Amino acid sequence: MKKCYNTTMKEKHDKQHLVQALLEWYDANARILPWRSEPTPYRVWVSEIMLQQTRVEAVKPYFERFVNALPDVHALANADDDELHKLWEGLGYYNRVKNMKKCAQYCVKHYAGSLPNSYELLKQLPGIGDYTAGAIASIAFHLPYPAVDGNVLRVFSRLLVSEDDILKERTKKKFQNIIKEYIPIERCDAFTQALMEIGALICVPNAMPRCNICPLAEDCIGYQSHQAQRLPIKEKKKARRIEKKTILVVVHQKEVLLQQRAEDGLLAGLYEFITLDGEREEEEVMAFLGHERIHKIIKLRSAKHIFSHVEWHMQGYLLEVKEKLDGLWCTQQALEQQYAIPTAFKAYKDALYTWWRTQE
DNA sequence: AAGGCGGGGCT
DNA sequence: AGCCCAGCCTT
Repeated sequence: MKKCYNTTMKEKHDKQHLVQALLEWYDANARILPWRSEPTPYRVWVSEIMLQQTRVEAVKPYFERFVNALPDVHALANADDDELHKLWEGLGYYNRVKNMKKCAQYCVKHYAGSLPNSYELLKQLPGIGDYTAGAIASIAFHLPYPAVDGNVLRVFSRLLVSEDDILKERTKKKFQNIIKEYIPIERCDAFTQALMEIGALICVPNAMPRCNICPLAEDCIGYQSHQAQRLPIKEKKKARRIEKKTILVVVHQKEVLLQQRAEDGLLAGLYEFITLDGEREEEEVMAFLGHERIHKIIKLRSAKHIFSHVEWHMQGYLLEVKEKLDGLWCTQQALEQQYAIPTAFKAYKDALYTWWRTQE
């Protein structure tokens, strides 16, 4: 049976009124966020990269630490890769920070260490797509470009009752063109942020939209026709695959054996404990390292880590070896200050610390 | 057009 | 257990 969403055609939607209501609400309700206090191009850029697919609350502590350690484009361009990974450790999508360094080096070479004051030029930089170029252009440079992220797609799907799949590229282009017509030239920075703020605080995902306190309800066709809640339209994502891994925490006195991951692919360039594909038995693990080298082996608890597209089911072993085999041996201090370990290994990092404590 | 790429918080 | 987040890049 097909549900009918026909409306009485008397819903109201007035661009000027909507924008005015949005900006008034934003002026009174905008959260105080670190990158809003001093919206220089560099700080806006750093914040926007960090905020890609990442919640505001997760970004806050990383942002402060990052801009303190690397206060400008030149500092970032000259930063060491291990230092960058350490500053990004736990934030995810590590390719973002690698692209930022490339970007910084390019800006030093071609733009005298500044970000370009142009949407088109911004978009040519690595890691800056339609959304981020629009966000930097509007927020940092006060240029009238739309910044269409997940929040904005959701808000406008509901405002206009759009049945388009918001995951489609075509839908994003369509909304970019629509939203251009709403941008108040003199306040394009506030407009960009206000739309996302409404999306984050009022027109929320994963829950009932708070239409009762929404300043846009008067101009929201979705609200007026009681369809806000069922929108936006999104195709379902495919299921994740499962990969089994065996994690070897190899220790000798107060040091642990690490290895660096490949420069491409998942968690590229970060450090990890010795990781084997598949689920390995204790006997197999001992043979891998050489029985004669092993002083002690302890089976650790199994652990699971969920990435976007894959799920790791891990079994860990702690192995105390009689002497150091070849490889990157690392003290607790180096582990904390130098080498970035992805969160996936947290359970085994915890086990390592427990082991070290028992050795004191 | 589709899939790779983190991690966490919410329902 | 799934959904989604101030998305972008490669294939």
